[in-house]
Amino acid sequence: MRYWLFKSEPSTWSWDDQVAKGDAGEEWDGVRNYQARNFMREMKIGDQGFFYHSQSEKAIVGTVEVIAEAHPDSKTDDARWECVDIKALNPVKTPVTLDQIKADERLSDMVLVNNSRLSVQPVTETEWRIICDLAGLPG
DNA sequence: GCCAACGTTGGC
DNA sequence: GCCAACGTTGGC
Repeated sequence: MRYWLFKSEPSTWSWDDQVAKGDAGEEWDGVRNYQARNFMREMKIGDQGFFYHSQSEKAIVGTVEVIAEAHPDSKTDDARWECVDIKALNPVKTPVTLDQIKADERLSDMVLVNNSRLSVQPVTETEWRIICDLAGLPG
């Protein structure tokens, strides 16, 4: 199993929106970037990810699980763009902020730190465990 | 609200 | 196939 990070502007699609979809989950649509799309193509059902709020909040606020592998993005006719479906798994006890992540040298190689614009990113197992710990999650 | 960074587009 | 122009993202 692999780990990922999904970034969203809370004003567009927030953690609460994701939670409201329950176990049915929702397409992670709207990705128009090849790198991000390619990562989604690598995802398998059961992979887990962090849900990150960009913009005003800049913090990891929950975890999600991949429930459908890459398929065409229903929001566009452009066959290039695909997406996976994800469902909310656990809310964090404590949001893990970008500042915290930047301040932790164990996390200095995270894509979030080094390529902040990439909206879908891989997370290593080590990073996953560290952040789960910071977030108060069993991980 | 600004601006830097970056990715995509389109003209050549 | 290159590269300038442009648009978007996201941190500050």
